[in-house]
Amino acid sequence: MDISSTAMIVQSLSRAIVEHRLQPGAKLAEQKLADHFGVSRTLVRQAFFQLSQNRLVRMEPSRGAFVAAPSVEEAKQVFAVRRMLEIELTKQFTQTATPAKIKALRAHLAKEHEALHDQDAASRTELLGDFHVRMAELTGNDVLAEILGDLISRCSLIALMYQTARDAKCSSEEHDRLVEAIELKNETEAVRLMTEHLDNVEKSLTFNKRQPSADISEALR
Amino acid sequence: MDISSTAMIVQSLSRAIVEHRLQPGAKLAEQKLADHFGVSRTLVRQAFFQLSQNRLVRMEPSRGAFVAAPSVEEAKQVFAVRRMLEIELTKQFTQTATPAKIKALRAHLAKEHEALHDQDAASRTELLGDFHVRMAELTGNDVLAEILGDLISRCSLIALMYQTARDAKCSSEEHDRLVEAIELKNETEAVRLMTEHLDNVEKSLTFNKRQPSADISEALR
DNA sequence: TCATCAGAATTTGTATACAATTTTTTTAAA
DNA sequence: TTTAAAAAAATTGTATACAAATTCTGATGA
Repeated sequence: MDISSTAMIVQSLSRAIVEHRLQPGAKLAEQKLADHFGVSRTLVRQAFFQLSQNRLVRMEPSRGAFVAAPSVEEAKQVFAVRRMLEIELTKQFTQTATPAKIKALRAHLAKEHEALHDQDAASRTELLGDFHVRMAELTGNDVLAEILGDLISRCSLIALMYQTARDAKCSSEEHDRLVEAIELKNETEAVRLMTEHLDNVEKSLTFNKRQPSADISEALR
Repeated sequence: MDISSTAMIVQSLSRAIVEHRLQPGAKLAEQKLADHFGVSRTLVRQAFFQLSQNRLVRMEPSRGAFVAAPSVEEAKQVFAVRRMLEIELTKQFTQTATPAKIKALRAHLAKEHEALHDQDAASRTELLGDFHVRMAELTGNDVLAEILGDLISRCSLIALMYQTARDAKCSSEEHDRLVEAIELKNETEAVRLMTEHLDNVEKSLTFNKRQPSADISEALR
């Protein structure tokens, strides 16, 4: 996999932002990041322009780039869009689910269960989000999967801190129940579960902040 | 409105692509564009990175940037996502429509009708897309409006040529009928009309290609 | 103590320089 | 003529240079 320098920086910053190693609102100084990645500011800047399009980074003219700090209002809107997409996605997935697709989803669930044991909160959060993207991919709509992935990143940014281990356990169990309903082709129940799940995810956000690292280099590892 | 150089280039290229003055798949040479805009390649490059995130431009390593050329499959997926969002949008708009909001939509329709008379195909197409974005804005969900705007741009790129004047007339009339159903709070009918409208828009694409200008400077005016 | 301003230091925005890669042209052979 | 290889030209990817703007610092005066 030949990944360009800029793409590598985009990915690294995305993860750091989504995993809250970089605080919402934090200044992203070009030279510091360039030094950290061992490249020139040119590439860091290009990454900023890409990330600003995802709304993970906000650029202020002459003042530089900052980790986005979405308002509560924006968060609600992001969730409203997720609901529109995912309720319909749940319906379609339930209607078109084959044993192979369900098996693929279950394989994902197994990974989730495993991640609940280790204490790596970052990979936990990532897997929980990936479940939703995976569903979209399995319906065969990559455009939907991509848009959903962006929205989920924004949701993670919105959460002020990693989900707690307990939240993660709940989320994962909700995924389990959803897949069961899908397997039984119970569309009504599947939609109900997905709606409830999104409600719970939304509720679990906006709470419990912890102090992220102030030092950028440390945050990026 | 203080718009940065890069943002200006992004906007200019977006319009040229969406309005088909630049052919899908066309090479976007950095120096040529830099000369055209009277800036250095640096800014053009930054614009490319932003546009590649919108899927309006595709970048190939070491080979440069090209106007995106979405496959039929991708086109279908974009429309599938639009349906998911817009059917729900129609429901919500119908339920929450106030006289003021309906008036705002009607004001937009008036602009559409006017544009049908002049022969400026570009502004016609733009207005027809804006109707959908306007609906989203009026429900108060800017995130939705923004995502929908991107999807509609991609749809326009997908169309091989401007809509014909007749297609535009049909679209506009469909908008008219939709607003009438909304005004009567007839949600079922509104959803039916929106679904049908999107079907028609999708069908009207992929037809009648005409030859866009080969010269980039001319295409950008 | 606090506010304000001038100057220094830092940081951003843009252009330019240069190496690496790709594309085109030329040349040579079958 | 067509194909292949080599050389030349053009283009991309990255770093650096420099002007313009912002932020920081410390002195001055209320």
